[in-house]
Amino acid sequence: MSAPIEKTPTLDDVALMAGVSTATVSRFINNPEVVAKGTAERISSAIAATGYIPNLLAGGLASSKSKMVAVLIPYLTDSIFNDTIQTMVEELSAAGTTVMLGLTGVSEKRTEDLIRAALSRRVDAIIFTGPVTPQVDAMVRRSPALFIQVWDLPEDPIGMAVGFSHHAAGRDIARFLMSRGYRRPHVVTAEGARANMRRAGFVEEWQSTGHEPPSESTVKVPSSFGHARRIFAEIRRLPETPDVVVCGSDYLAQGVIVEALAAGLRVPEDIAVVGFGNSSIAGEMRPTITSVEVDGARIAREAIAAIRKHRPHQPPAERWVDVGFRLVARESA
Amino acid sequence: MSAPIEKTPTLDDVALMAGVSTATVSRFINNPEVVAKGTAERISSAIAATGYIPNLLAGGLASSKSKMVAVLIPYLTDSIFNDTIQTMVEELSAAGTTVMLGLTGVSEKRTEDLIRAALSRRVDAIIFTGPVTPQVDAMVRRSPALFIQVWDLPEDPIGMAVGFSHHAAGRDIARFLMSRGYRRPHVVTAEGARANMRRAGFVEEWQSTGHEPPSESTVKVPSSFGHARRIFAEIRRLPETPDVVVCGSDYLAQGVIVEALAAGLRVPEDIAVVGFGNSSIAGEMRPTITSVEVDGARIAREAIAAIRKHRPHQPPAERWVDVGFRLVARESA
DNA sequence: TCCGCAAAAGAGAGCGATTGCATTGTCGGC
DNA sequence: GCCGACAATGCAATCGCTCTCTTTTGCGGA
Repeated sequence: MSAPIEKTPTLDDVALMAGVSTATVSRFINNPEVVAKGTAERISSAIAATGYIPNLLAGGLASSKSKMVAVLIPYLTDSIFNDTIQTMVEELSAAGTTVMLGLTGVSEKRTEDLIRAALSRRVDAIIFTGPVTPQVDAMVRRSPALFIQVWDLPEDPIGMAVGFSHHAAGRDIARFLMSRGYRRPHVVTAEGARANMRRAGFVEEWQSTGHEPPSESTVKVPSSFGHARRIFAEIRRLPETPDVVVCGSDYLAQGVIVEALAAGLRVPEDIAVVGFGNSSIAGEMRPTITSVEVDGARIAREAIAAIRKHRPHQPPAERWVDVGFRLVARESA
Repeated sequence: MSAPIEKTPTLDDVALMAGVSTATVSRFINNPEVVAKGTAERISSAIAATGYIPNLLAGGLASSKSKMVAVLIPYLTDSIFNDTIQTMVEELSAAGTTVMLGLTGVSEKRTEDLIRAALSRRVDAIIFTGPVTPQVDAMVRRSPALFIQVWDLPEDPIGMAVGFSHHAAGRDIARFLMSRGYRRPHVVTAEGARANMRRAGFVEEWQSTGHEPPSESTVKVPSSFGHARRIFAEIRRLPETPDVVVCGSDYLAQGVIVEALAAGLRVPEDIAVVGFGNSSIAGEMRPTITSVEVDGARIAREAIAAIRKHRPHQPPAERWVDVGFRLVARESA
């Protein structure tokens, strides 16, 4: 004699027990103030008694809003998007919106599959970081969901963009290093459009002032701690040792510092290091890491605000939100 | 004259265009081999022509399986669960299952809200790390979803557990340090049940062999790099400086090493350090970090395998999967 | 030529909510 | 005492699919 499988209670069960119609229960759940006080209490105790949990699949189908947003990033570990994701998930969950997480890696196929999956779930918005393929473009344009590209400001965003100019960031790093008198930078660039824009900004500015072009290395994304050994080895093999290393993330910068110190060099005296992202470690490392602060949490909040305002199939109120960036000079450069 | 809002195509549209019934299209999508070759082709081009994207809200409602699993962890940054999440998201997405991410922090309320949200979406499974409150217990038991507690092996899991014995891990660390001749360990413990079990395992073993109890510090979760300064300062203030610091994560261990080196100490000669989790940085730090390897990816895969086998409302085939752990001796201790 | 069977396709009843519209109840003003 | 206004609630169609049960089709064997 096994216990009978008790089916999960539905709106009907609650309505029956409270002696009202399902419509009223539905109203109570979505808009409590429109039902009379006494009714509200009966419903609310019926919900407690039955242990009712609304079925958002059904609700979403009927109302054609899913209260769900997709967040698509390349990686989770050593990712400069971490603050953005953390804030995003926290604030959305608090507001009753579910976050669907997708990791695109660097694969276009995976990206497309994830977008399709998101659209299948009829998400209210898609937060995206990465290159937009024509297929993605096509799928996204016909959907009512708001498409938000973050951490970048493309010229012609599909929906809206919340980010900053990577080109300008690269340029400002170059200016900063010049102002500090550095002469031979080494630039480490990860694959990917954003990293390349920073690189371009840096190199253009650097050369425009008559300097020799910097030496360069590349790494696979993400720019993580683990790449530091190889990068540092490459640097040491250079005919002329650079006096500053420009990294694509604070994690990589941290790694380079560790390697330099282990090799007996002083940072920044013998070799300086610049990071990117102003991750929590930047201010805690010894030496503390000079970095470019990007307000990842604000990116998240701006995106969320836009989602709140958004009406299906409508273009967003503003197409670009520039959150800027700020160079934080610390000990490492 | 604004363009008319084209409503997104439905199964009916596809069926009409392909000249078949919606049932057949549905079959084609979920089980392509049961429809005749020619029909399949007509349907498939109708799908392409209309740009049809299935509505999983409707599908899930009808079939009462959502193809969605919830993953609930405390934090994203410096988290020892990162490998588990990464693997989980990658493999599930590849199999067409969506991952809903929730960050519980250390708040019971948030945890409960997230569980409720997950159940609202009728997820097929919930991957959970953290303490189970009575409320959570009650909600989860009545639901058809599989509840999987990971990174731990509770005595009486609600659904199933995939993890290892933290008590044994603490014990083994103690044995290892004794075998290496260390005499005065300092233990840094984070809040939380798992960290405390490791601590207990360590302290019991340590004292059972006649040693003095170790000195201790505590940190807020997560055990991150940023806590290192304070911890190291505390250590230096101790009447007797410890000869080894036992940390709750590799990130914290890394931080302690950085602090020690900055203070002019040698690691491990003057002070040794042990981490936990064998994160990617452990093998890359200078010195490399002695740590406890836990196969986070395997935890993910075991959990996924269980989800595949699971039938709603049925108890899981096995209640515990012990993935074990392995102490990896490196340079730092 | 006809029958039996398996394979393929269709019909239609749900799944559990939301929501526009209709109905009922209450109350104040005249 | 009646009417209009408004608040509270109910009715029932609808959302887009799945899936069981039937019906149709195609084909080989007698």
